[in-house]
Amino acid sequence: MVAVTFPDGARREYPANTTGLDIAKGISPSLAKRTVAMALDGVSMDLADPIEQDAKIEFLTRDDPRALELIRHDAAHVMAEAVQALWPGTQVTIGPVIDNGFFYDFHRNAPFTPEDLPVIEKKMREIIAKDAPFTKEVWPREEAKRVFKDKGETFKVELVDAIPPGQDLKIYRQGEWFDLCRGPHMTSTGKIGNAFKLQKVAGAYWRGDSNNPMLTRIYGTAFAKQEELDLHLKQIEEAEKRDHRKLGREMDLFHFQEEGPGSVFWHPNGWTIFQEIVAYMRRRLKGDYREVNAPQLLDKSLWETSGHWGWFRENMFMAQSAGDHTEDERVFAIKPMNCPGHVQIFKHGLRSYRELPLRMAEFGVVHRYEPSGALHGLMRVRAFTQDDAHVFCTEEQMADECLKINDLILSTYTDFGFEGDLTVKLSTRPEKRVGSDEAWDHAEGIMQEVLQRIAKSNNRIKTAINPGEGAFYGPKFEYVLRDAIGRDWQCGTTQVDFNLPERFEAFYIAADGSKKAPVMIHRAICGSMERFLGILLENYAGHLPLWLAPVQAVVTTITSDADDYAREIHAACIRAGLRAELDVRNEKINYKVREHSLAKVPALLVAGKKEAAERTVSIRRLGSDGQQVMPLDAALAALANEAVAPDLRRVQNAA
RNA sequence: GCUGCCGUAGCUCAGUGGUAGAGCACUCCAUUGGUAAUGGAGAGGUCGAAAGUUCAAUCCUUUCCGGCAGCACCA
Repeated sequence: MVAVTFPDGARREYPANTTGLDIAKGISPSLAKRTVAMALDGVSMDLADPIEQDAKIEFLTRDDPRALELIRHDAAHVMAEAVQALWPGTQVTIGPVIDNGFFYDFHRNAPFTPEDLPVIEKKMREIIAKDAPFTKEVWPREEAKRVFKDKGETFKVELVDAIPPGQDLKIYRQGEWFDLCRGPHMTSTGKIGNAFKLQKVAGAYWRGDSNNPMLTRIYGTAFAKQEELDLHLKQIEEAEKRDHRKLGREMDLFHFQEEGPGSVFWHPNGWTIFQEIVAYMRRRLKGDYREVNAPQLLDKSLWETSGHWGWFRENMFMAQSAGDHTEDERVFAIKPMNCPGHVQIFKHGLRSYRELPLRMAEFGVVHRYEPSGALHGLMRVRAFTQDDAHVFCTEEQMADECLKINDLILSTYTDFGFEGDLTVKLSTRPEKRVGSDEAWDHAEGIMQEVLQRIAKSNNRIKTAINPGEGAFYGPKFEYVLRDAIGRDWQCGTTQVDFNLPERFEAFYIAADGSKKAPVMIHRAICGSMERFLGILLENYAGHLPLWLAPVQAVVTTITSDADDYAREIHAACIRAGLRAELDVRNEKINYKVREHSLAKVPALLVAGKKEAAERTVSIRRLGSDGQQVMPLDAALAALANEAVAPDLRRVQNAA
């Protein structure tokens, strides 16, 4: 006998191997009918699974949040059946549930096209309508291999081989069709419902390895209810609307063109935002950091010493004299990182322990040859500006420096309006690395301790470990912020480096007169300024806070009678330190409002005859329909106050 | 880099084996209007590049360049 505890706390005994379905039926046929799966002690299972030991049971309906995964997984199976029915000879591989849906990878000579998707969807609806039960069988390993081999499913044979010995090989059937799968599944295909959609086709490497053949992947999503699916599709649309590449065009911020793949042409508006961010960072560095600038082009030998030529070469640009008749054959690399340059500055002259920690910052432009397929607007470029810094310190100072950096990173994100969850991930030693295991043990140990202190210091912070994701020269923290629509972005990083100073034989004179290698901490807050700007744009959907907006106000007129007054307002805006433009074009006010609204100008200062007579201004704020008439002086004072950067406001408030 | 799709005016996109079209933007003219598109006229393109097939290529083929989605990568 097994004892089963129900959600209401009731406990009943059943003969061993009674199934969940038996129990549900025993309670009521309607319960059995609407139950799609069960959870035993919180673990989702097939409803038809026998209950082998005492457990808490829950019957999952379609509406249970835990059933969503099952709906999607079942949909993936049905999609695979549909595809094989439509295109016999297509091999199936794997089809897992992912964050917002599911996919299934197929092997087929001709890839799928988007036009195939509605056809597959139609077939899926037919299969779902048949409502065939999902049934599970456990097959002997050899039989499974033979069956799949006979069917020509060579990828499945590989999957069977990959299942650790001793584990059951489960086969799920739905009508005629079956698939190797670890389950669980719902009771029948009809439970999937019709709130699903196939979204896109894409290539994907077999087992995620770029050495393997490429399969065709079909992505889809499914929900319990049509309204949920509609909402989800709507959200995707919304996210597309705030695509920074689109906003960049609309707001006239930047552009890309063929001759400079992955390199940004910054327009005046975009560069204004960029410089505003840099100015903010500079203010935050004041007092602690010294800003430097290291060469863009350095001899290859320096990169050999640093290890980049060995480890990073694929991502580096090389440069030589372009002259036809030059005898100078020297090979230079365009810097992909600032650190070797900073070590040279550290090394110039004798350093004393008294100078440590020595914090060296640079808004350095680095170039990296990123794979063409990785390029993506401002988010992934080949030339970008890092808000980079290197802290040279003693080992004893290291933990404190990491914490100090942590404070700077957190407050910076808050100032830029990222107030949601933050994750700090510790990335540990990668396979390709320099330095001894002892050095790595040591560095990771310290980082681990710091991570715990960071976690305790602030309840916004979640922590995680990324095994094997560290830099080739040392472990690192990665700071991941969450934007307004819930997407995570890795921006800041703190990396501990015991290697580079040693490679360059950098040292300082310690208190006892001996030479010691400093510890080097690499640190970035925004990471890439270009990317950070892109993230900001998407976070705010282009509606930047006033202090970041490239054009903070446009002064415009109802009729040309007010032109002179508008000029006066504009001049007053400039005096008040606002980035303001004047628009006295002979256009209707509707037209001008529309145009500046589309350009995401935060404040529109409108002057007509009435305003000119009363020395007021009609203010229309981006995103609101109405307007407010205010005395000019008061309006400008309010705007100027709003435009104060958050860090400067802190200073003001403290005074 | 890989797979698929795409590349026509500044932007968004039609279109055809016989060297091109719309809307918006731009220029000019008229219009002086109260908060998301005033009307008219004009100008604007080696149809991504090169080679090939063809009497003829923007259209078909190949290669290259660039973009998009996903995968891989993000040291």
